[in-house]
Parts: sequence; C-alpha cells; structure tokens
Amino acid sequence: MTYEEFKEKVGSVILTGEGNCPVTPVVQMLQGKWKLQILYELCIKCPMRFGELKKVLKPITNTALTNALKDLETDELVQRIQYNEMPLRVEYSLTEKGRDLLPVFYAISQWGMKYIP
Amino acid sequence: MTYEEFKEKVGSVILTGEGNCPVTPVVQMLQGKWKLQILYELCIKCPMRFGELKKVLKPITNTALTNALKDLETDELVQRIQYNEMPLRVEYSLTEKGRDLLPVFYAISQWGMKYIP
DNA sequence: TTTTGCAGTATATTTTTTGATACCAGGTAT
DNA sequence: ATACCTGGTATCAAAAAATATACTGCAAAA
Repeated sequence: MTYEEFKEKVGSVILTGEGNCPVTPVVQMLQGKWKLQILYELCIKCPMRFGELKKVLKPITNTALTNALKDLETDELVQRIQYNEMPLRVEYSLTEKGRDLLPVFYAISQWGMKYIP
Repeated sequence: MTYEEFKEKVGSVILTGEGNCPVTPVVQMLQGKWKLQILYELCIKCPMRFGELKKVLKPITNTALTNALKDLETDELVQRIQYNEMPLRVEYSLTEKGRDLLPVFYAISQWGMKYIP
C-alpha cells in the first residue's frame, strides 16, 4: 500500500488529534501490556475460560488478567458469561465489536510474518 | 471477516506465546503511549520535523517525543535525517519497514470509523 | 476431614512511564 | 550585547502500571 492509496482509502477523516481521528481513540483503548494479546488469543480460540487464558498468557498474574478483562468488558470488546456449576466455569468471548478487530490482527500478523525472524 | 477466514489467512503460524507468534512481538514493539500516534502522523505526512510532530502531538513533551522517536529508530521503523543548516533542521520519515504498517493503520481506521462516535 | 479445582479479591510493593523544569549549542535578528 | 530559533539533553518528582503474595468461597472428591 502506498501513501496515496492510504490517504484515498482513509478519506477525508484524517483529522488527527482533534477528536475526529479514527485511530487515536482506538490506540488508547488497546493500550496496556496484555489487552492485545488477550484479544488475539480470543481470535484464535473463542470462547476461553479464565484459567485457559492464564495458561496461554503465562506468566500473567491473576490481577493483571482480571484487570485487563474488566477493561475489555467495559469497552464491550469481550463478553463474560458465568455458569454457576461447581467448580465454577466462566467463559470469555469476543463481542461483534471485538470480532471486528480481526482485520487489524490479520494486518499485524502479515507484517510480523514479513519482519519477525 | 469470520474466524474461519482469519485462521485460514493467518495459516499455520498461529503459535502464540512460543516465540513463533507473528503478533506478540509486534504488539510489544508498538507499546508505549506515543509510538502508534507518531507512526500514524507519519503515515499522513512524511517527512516531518521535530517541532512539527510536537505541534500535532501536543501536549507531548520533548522528553516523551525524543524517547519515542529513538525507540522507533532503533526498531528501524523511522529514519532521522539531520540537515546542518541554521537554524537546525531534522526530518523524520518512515522507513520501508515502517511504511509496511500502513495496512495496520488502515484496518484500525476502518474499525474506528465504525465504532468511534 | 482435609484436600483439590476454579475463578477470582485484597493489599502492598516494585517498576515503569510520564511530566515539569531548567538548561545547552550554534547561529541570526534586533 | 541581548534575545530568539531549532532540536534537543539532564535531572528529579509524580503518577500510573505491573507484579508478588496471600487469601476467599463454593462444592465435590479422597
């Protein structure tokens, strides 16, 4: 993709910094050491249980995972469903809003496959 | 994009966490409050001078901008060229590696235009 | 009856980021 | 002689993020 194609595709909305920017708020929403990694795991396998996420994201701590998941829930990217069985089962899955991030992860993975040795 | 399309496109390389993942290292490289915003500005206008970046990214501080630019230079996403005129002129531009992030920003902007009010 | 598994909480502490302030060097304009 | 411009650096304090450790409640299994 060239600069020209980029500007043409993104269109007239490239008003950075002024509250109309379609990138800055997204970037801010996804900030935090674990958020993107959690979302990516959920792109690959969905739903996932708390303990399952903890395993694939090791060495994440309970606290970090809980906090990140709460933020993602608040932003409506992830949905939490609790089944009151014993032992307790809680499943996390992407919402539609979260699933719409798939193209972002696809673009990142393409870049990674080109540049990460 | 569906989960199935995603997995098919990303292919067999979805080995998260184990050092072969094409996403995790990229995500880590782009972490930091200003990095993605700087790169995005350079997607829109390239090259840009130090003071120019400072203006569009206001309220960024000298320290923050300098540090972020250094990291981006280290990762070879951004190139720094100094012209020894007076007053001094320094221009920052995307490298080819950095330009290859355009599709990532395009995907983010698409998402942002759908979900950011 | 003690232990185990799940999904967390609570609290405190450490580490990392961020920010504010002042300063520098070289040349030009006043 | 003084002030100003650009593109920073240096130093320290403050705020935010991340981590460590211990603990909870519930039920079933040993």
